[in-house]
Amino acid sequence: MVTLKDVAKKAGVAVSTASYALNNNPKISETTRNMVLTAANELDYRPNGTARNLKKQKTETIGLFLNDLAGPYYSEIIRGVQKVVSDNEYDLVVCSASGGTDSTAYKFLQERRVDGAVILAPKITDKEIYQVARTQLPVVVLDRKLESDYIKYVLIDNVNGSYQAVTHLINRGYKNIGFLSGPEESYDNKERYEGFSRALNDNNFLFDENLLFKGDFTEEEGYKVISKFLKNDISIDALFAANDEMAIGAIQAIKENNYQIPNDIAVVGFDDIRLSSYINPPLTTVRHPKYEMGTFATHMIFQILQGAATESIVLPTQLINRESS
Amino acid sequence: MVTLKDVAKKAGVAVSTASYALNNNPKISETTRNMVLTAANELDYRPNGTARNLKKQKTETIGLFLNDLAGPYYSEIIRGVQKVVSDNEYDLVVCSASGGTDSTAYKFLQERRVDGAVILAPKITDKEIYQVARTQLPVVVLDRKLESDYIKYVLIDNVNGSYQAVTHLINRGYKNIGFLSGPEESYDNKERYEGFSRALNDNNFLFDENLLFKGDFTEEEGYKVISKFLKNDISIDALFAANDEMAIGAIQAIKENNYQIPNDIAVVGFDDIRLSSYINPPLTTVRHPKYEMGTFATHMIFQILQGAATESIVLPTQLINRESS
DNA sequence: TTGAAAGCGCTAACAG
DNA sequence: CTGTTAGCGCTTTCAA
Repeated sequence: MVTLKDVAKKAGVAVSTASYALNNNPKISETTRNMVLTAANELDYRPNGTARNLKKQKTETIGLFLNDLAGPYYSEIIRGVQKVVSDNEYDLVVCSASGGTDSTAYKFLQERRVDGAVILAPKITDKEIYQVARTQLPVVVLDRKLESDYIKYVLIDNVNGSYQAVTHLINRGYKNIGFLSGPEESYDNKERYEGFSRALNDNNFLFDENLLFKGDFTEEEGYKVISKFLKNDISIDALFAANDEMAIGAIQAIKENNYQIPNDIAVVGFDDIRLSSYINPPLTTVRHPKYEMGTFATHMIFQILQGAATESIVLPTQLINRESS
Repeated sequence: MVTLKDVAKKAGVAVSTASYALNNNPKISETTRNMVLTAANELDYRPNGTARNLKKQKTETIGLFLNDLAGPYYSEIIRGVQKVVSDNEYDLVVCSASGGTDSTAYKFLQERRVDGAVILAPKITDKEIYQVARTQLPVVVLDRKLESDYIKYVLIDNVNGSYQAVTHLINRGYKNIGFLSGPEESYDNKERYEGFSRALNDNNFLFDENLLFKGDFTEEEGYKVISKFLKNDISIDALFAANDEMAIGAIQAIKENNYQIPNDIAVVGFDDIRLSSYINPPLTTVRHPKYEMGTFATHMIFQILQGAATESIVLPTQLINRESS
């Protein structure tokens, strides 16, 4: 491995001079700089990032931590984060939090391999986040309501979003509205259920516990749960799913049982993922500003990094009316 | 920041002892180890990954470099890479290559912030890859045919895949088959065009240059190009798109012009992305083993890392018959 | 079984 | 403008 020392030797200067020259420090003369540059070129010198990071005590990279790297849901958020990170001339690495305590996410957070973290990974515990933040690492969470000096959140108005969705169903005359739930621990799921309940309450509907379907945010589970239900029973005329993936699974199940959407059963989802507008029938759903979640969150990281004040925020949602309801 | 030195001082031992203790080195006595562990706990000590990496001259992380982090196309590949990386108890970071020479990708590669690289990012030049490989960093490319001691490739049989797709169209009686092309520089696109041409040739069709439509692998462009074409002309009865995204855009355009798919115009794509089976009509396309691309590529990285022999490979494709043809 | 010390590759005072 | 040098936090050889 060719190091700065080698370059310096070849150029006949001190390492410090070589370092300055390569970093375009103005105190190095044009001639010296050229000598160094030439030497570096000839040796095909590559600075060692690890060494630089250690010395400078920063990495100039922001980490984005996701439960599952492959989730299509994240696309827009990633795009938003990416944008702001590059605007600040930092680097972005995306890491997975799958694998629990010895996941890449934990390592990168604990070992300070990033200067800031955007977290959308329920697998990372609140405790861990608090601990990391105590080492003065700026963190913005997108999947829970957590706050401290170094922790801010960017959330969407889940409650209001589902409140609107359910109110919409009620206004259209649907009477027996089921709730297709995500994992019970999920913050988003809880909030969406909350909005659902409130809408029912405010309209003097009472909720039949039998119409609470337990899913896990996946299409498969949505399909399975609703298929099973429709085998015996068809006491619902509408279904509100806590996310689009499950809604899509449910639609599949409903169609296979030869019910019409939305005539027999209406379906509304949450998230407005790309697929939702392509399926048949196109899915009514609650849209939220994913890209902006990414940009806001990352902005906040840099604010904290610069010691400026920042406020956590909750972003609005919007009901997108399509043909499934 | 609390360092190993602090822990050692608190525990009343030397740094080396503290280091051994924390790394479970058996030559440290139970009692000493406990003292160190307690001290570390009380101080909430976090080892510094950067320092360790520098010392050990390795990072135990593999980098996956993509043109665009947000592309839904990559999901399965990422999953495959992830799997093998964790099986080897390494970490995975995904980086973007957008932004050219000063992208995160370039930095991470050049500065050895990863121990190996899986590349699916046409924006990274061949030259760069060769240079990086000369520093003995194992690289596996998924988007071009490059090879050397430290470079291997995992590709799919693009030529054969599109040959089959086009032959299928011909067998079904379609006569005027258009080609909706991706960017001309794209390796995949070139190969897919090659397969297209061969299939025409082998069936004694001659290709009308007017039926070559230039897209860029995006849905929007596929939509635009085909919309424009259909305004004046309808001299095609089938369209082979170099990827599914463009095929989906084309389908949109065809439907908007009130042509029937596949009766008036058949459409075949390439990739078998998730959306393809959901759209209307479901898209006939060429499937390739994305997950396996990821696992094979990553396996190869570890092979090289261990000094074992590896061979580049080309994976087979499969025609998926749906209702668009 | 433990400790002292060298050094990974780099940056940045400081001195000249 | 350039060189000397300390040291970032850690691992590991060598000596005790």
